[in-house]
Amino acid sequence: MKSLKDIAKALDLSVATVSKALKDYKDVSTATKLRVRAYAKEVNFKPNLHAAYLRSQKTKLIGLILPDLNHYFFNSILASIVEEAEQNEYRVLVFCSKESYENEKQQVLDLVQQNVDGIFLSISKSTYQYDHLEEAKKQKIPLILFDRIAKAINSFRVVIDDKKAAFDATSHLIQQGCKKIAHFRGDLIPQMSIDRFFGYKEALKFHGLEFDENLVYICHDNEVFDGSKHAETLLQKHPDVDGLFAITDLVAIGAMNHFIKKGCRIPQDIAVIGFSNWQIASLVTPALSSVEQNGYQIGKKVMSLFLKTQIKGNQELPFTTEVIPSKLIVRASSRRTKI
Amino acid sequence: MKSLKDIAKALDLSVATVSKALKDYKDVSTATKLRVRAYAKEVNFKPNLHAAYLRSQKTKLIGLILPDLNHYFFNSILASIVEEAEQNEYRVLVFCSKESYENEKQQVLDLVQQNVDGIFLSISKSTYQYDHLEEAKKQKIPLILFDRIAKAINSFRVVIDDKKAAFDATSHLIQQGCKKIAHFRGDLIPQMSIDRFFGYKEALKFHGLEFDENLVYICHDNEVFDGSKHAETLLQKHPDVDGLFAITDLVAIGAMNHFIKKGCRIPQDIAVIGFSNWQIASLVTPALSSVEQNGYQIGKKVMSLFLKTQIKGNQELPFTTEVIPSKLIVRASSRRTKI
DNA sequence: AAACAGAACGAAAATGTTTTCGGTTTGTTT
DNA sequence: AAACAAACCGAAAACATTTTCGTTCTGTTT
Repeated sequence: MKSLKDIAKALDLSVATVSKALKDYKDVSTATKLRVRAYAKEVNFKPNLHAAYLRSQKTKLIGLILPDLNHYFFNSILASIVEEAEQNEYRVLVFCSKESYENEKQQVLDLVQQNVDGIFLSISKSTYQYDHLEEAKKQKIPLILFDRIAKAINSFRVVIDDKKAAFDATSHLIQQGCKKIAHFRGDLIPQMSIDRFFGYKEALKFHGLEFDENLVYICHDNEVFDGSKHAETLLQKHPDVDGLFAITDLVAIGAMNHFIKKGCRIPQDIAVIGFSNWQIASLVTPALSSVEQNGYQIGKKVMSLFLKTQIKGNQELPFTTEVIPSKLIVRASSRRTKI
Repeated sequence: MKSLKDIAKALDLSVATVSKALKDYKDVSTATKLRVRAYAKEVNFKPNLHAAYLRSQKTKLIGLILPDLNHYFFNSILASIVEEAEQNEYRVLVFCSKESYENEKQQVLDLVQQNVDGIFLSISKSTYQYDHLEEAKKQKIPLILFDRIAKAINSFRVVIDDKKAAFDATSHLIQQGCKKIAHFRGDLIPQMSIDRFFGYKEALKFHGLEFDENLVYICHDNEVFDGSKHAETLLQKHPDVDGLFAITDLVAIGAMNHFIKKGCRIPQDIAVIGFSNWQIASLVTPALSSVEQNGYQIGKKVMSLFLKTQIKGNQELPFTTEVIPSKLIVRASSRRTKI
């Protein structure tokens, strides 16, 4: 654990000169620069970040807050951010709000207090106010929201176009010949849940099908049992349903399991499509059609946006909203042989 | 971004007194303690970790290095460590070695240089030497290895008993009536791969079945296609195989897919069991039997071990190896009706 | 009244780095 | 030879905190 002082002593130089030699200041002779660098390499010197921060106010730390860490989509975002950060010599502090506003608030305030260079956040389901985000903005810490954004907060945003993706998914079912399409939607609050619902409605309208609110069911956890539970009710009340657009792959799988148990053929009797294209989608039987949400690309975009805020110095960057394209992945659960 | 100085100025006290009031020193009057704490709470003061470290040499940071971030098991460990850390006022720096020794080495050395209070590591598949770990030990940074440990390195360890778990899984197949059980094993290097292989062999021996190395196939990535690829060869060469113990759930699923395609009935013709009990195991058809590896418990144990090293002060704690029990989860892929 | 004890607080050093500013040396120009 | 510029280096302050060691009071004991 060598310090600049140690190097200075060993080479009979001042701490200042050593520091400047390593940072390639021009008021240090080439000779001493070489001498210093050689020695620094020899003892594997790396500057102490904590001390450096104190002086430069740059922590080289990024705070990442995710709502859930047992979640394929968020994990892929995490993976890409960690990877990108490392390549740019940033380090990532990871937090999990566990879908709780209180946790999220504490974590944001904590990160602000720790002077991280940037905060990357996907807001929790239960976040209904944004004072903590205002605080981060007040402290001039770049705030980048992704996927679960807050429309009321002006910040950098990286999202997918949930409405369009839902529109495409529903349209696909219609093109496969579905006439009576149910939707298992998400909870009322999160924006993506609303957007996907609207995309579903618009697709029906666009293709001249009537919207029937009795075909819409609300999932509270977006888990497998939500799907199977609603599938049961749906089949009882509307045995002639022939298509389902579910808010997540897990919900879709839960529903498929119930349909199959009841003897429905997928996709001939009911065509099903999910959302997110988890790894699992390609492994269930029948393979589940889904909308790909590319977490890897989202993470990359978040990071590149952040890096832009860093190089520009004080010159404030205008907020932007980046839309990552999503893609329909058609598999057996919705691919009907020619109608 | 309040500092001690700000509080001191506001309350007309010295920085020293404020610091001591917050840390409950006994040479501060109760009155001022209350005054300071009330104000600190009001402005949401939290000490700057970087500055605090400089003086106390405690960073309150934990470095966590995982081989893979798109992996259900490691993600559950990550989730529990992040959660436990937060409860104990530690923060987690997350790195991903991507199964590369070079990455892992750089990351460990980096963490050492950053003076993290502890390093939690599951070593990469390609790690064949341990000089970086020795370095961490030399710097007296507690090193806790989990799941993928290095037998050559003396350190704290948290593992599951892979050999016993594999023994149990194989025994279960035998009890279900399997006579000719194949094993799709992992790569040659990682310890867990070896341990599971040995568990398989011992179970055969214990139950009086002959070990046949022609029934063992090596997977290099432990992914779905490993399973389907080997399943194809296996069926061609040994059409009378009636059981398979696969090193991971994904490998097992890949194999099942191929078996089903070829018209084999599972579990009647071939009983299959995987390893790790990913979420996916319960959702495929037929549902996959597996060995539960409780990542959540592993993470908790890692953290509690670490906390012990922190409270004891300088008094060196003896290295221990904690074994987390694993559990057999029997599902349709191996549950045969009475033989 | 002198001496002392104890309570409450502050000054200051230390941690490792960055960066400004000033100083010394060397060489170049009038 | 005087003046000046350029090249090179170091002193020191600053960042926020912790902790040791004094200092100043009050009140109590001889």
